[in-house]
Amino acid sequence: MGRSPCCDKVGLKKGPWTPEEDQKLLAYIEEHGHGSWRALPAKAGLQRCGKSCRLRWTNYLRPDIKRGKFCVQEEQTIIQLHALLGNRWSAIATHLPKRTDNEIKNYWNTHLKKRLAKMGIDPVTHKPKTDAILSTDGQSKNAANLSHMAQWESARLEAEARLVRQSKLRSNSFQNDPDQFSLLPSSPPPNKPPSMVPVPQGPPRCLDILKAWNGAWSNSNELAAGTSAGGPGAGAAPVTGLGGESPTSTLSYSENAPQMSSNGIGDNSTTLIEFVGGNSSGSCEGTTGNTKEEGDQEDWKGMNNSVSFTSGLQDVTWTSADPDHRHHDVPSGGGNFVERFTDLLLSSNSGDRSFCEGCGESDHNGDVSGSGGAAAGPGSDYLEDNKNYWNSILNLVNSSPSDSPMF
DNA sequence: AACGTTTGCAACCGCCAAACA
DNA sequence: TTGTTTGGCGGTTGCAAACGT
Repeated sequence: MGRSPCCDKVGLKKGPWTPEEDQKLLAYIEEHGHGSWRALPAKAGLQRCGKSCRLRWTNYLRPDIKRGKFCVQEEQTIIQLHALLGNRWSAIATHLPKRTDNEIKNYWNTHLKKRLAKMGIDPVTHKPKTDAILSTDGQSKNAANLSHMAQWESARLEAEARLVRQSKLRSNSFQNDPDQFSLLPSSPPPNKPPSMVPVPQGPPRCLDILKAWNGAWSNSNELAAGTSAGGPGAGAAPVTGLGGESPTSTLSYSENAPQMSSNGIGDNSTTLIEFVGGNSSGSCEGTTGNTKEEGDQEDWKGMNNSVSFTSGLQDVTWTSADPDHRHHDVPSGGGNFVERFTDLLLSSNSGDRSFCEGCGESDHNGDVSGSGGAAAGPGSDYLEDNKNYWNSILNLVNSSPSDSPMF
């Protein structure tokens, strides 16, 4: 049966909190911890339901909350993480420790989503919405788009693997260091990791992009010898066999590629995602079928990723393999990634930017206004910007340290 | 100045999954 | 094993402030 509403009792107050209520809640939690939220209101003398108290505490009263405008760097992080994780605000919030998921969600909905849309980027998929005007060849367009999706999917899977691993790691560290909870006397027990979407265990997932790829081509082409290519990949859609059928580009995963999200990172191996125009081949092998689990988190530190992208329209290889630049808050990468991304981000927006006291970022607005943004530029600019956009997302993954709260 | 519209944000709602009895 | 409780999450709403006409 379904549960009864938590606020079914009559007489419970709803709506905005008064300063007096805030004071009561704050005083009670500081003294006793929140304990059972359901029981808290009565003990604290509040005519509120426990759920309302919890929300008020976590979203507003908690002492470790940073309020005010988001700085550019925070915006970047949100966008990048959203590209990787979607609307998993709590997971995103773990990467912005002083921001609440609710605040991030609001900021996304009111600011960032619109800004991306302005840039011609679908805020849901983080894919360009204006491909149609850039290519007269629909298949070419699709291939390029799928290439982006492949990068995205790879990065996302990697991030999720890290996410789970880190949550477990944190769980262990919390057990060893319960003082971390001193602010919240009765916070969730140390052995309770942050709530995160679990990454499926067992056979690694096949890249969704490969399924999409299959779907895109299976209508017109008979897939040859593809049914067994997935190996232990749990129903992985085979890609092998597409060879030569794509007019412009292909997915070509080295055997290391699937390991990026599942195995084999630890030996400083280079993970390679390669998109080679002209010939289609690919695999979605699950390799050993082992999802990386706890105990090998150190593996990520030595990860050395190289992403090659080659298509009919683009031919570039970029690498983010500098382990010395894996700072917690500052995504790094080849060249001045932050500036490039920021320029890209801001070029479509003339809105207010804020100085970030926390990270010391000055206003990045510069003189980029009026450029019309990435989507408005000529095709080559558009592609370059789009490439940078995805590059930045990949860099975020690559640059996030293993001790990041996110990864 | 008055009115209508848009924006930003706090709070609520319903669902889900883990914990518990 | 099953049903219930609880906490957490993401989506949505309501309202006040800001803005435009």
